[in-house]
Amino acid sequence: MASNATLHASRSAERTLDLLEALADAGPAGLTKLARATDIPTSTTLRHLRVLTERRWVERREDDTYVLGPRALRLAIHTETAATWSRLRAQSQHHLQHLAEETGESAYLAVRSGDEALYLATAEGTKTIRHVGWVGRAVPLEGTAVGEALLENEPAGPPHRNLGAVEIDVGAISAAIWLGDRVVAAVSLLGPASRFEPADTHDSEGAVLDTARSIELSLRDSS
Amino acid sequence: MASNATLHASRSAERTLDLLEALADAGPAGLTKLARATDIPTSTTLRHLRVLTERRWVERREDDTYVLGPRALRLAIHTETAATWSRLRAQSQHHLQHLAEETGESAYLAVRSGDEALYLATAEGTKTIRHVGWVGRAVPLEGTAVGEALLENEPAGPPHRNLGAVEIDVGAISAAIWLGDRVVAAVSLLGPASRFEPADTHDSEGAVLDTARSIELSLRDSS
DNA sequence: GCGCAGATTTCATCTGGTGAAATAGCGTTG
DNA sequence: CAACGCTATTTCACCAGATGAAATCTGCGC
Repeated sequence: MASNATLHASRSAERTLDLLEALADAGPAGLTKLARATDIPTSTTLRHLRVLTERRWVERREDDTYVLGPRALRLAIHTETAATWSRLRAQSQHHLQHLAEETGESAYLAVRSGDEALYLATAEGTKTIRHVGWVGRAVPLEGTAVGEALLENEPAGPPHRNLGAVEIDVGAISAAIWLGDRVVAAVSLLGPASRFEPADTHDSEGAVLDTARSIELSLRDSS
Repeated sequence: MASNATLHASRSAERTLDLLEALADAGPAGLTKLARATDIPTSTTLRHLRVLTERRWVERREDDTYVLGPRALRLAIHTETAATWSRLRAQSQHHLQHLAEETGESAYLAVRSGDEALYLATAEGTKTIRHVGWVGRAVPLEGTAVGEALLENEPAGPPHRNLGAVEIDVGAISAAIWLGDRVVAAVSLLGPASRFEPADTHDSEGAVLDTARSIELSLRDSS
């Protein structure tokens, strides 16, 4: 965003997209925060947010923060991947729920999208300090636990672990979901790094693997 | 879209949104078709689509048609889980699933948003001819089955029905979900009008009511 | 009261979006 | 194979419309 060599094809349009992306990646935020995040003057930011609000792409809450609105929901149709993804999400939801309840940490489902891992669904953990809000967010494949899981080329390996790869203080345990001879998705357990020290996570690792196996079975049955 | 008296706050930005909306509502399309649909000159349309493509909000296929791309889906997915309604959605999802399986028709959850009813979540029916794609869509409260359900002021009434109110050929059965003394949402069963004649839908009406009751219980327990 | 941190309005400036027209490519028809 | 129709693409002179610095307003804490 900062310095772009690419010639501007359409400034206001790009900035509008910047704002939507900022909201999707960083969650709800107020005017100035958004302005800073996107590097757009506040007055201009306000004008754009007004348009987005009017069209219901974002909503303005009581406390003057902006959230993505109903119109953004409609983007989830008319794509081949959309259908596949929603099937995946539906099938895995309650396995994630189970994993979250068992471990207390937030459980995610991720798929590969280009050269990134994209978090598709979640069941939030039960502890008061827990991981939230990464659904719809993409992280690199290299150097992350999810990434390693998605890039696996042998089934039945151990789970993948990582501490502080994407964001300092975030720990992860991840396992691949195989269907036929390909990895179709990955389960990922996320929480504060302090609770993900190797010594403490033996049970969780088993639970993550079990969840991956269960989802594999669900998928196999339904296709 | 055609003639709008509302003062333009940002032409190119709005047109970019127009294009995304057109793609979301009408599915993949080529340059000229999109240009016509949005009432934008083709050269301008092309320029905008280039920006969107570069940013992976849309993708250009082999045959020169454009589809919504991964970035757009990410936004939708994020919105689905992060929005204000996430608890409601999570709680109702599997009741909707059940209703869809029992009746074969698509089951929706809707909430009131201003003076409209907004479809939030769905479980698709099992028949080949079924209702799809209304998640994120808003319909008027007046004269629709969902609308009547959301405007109810006495619990425990019969379900609401309608044929062809929003779109010709779409039939609906809808029941309110009460929490405390307020209607918080509504279940809506949608399908082809031909399958929604009063004579044939006795069972479905019961199923819709039951689903509404079940969701009420889930919500009550978890709050 | 004062100061601070946001949100909002204003408006002179000029950039960056606009779109008609011309060009190129492609399949089809006589 | 020339002529036609349809779609994608490029160009460029023009000026509507976006821009953002500065001023103002609003609410909150002290």
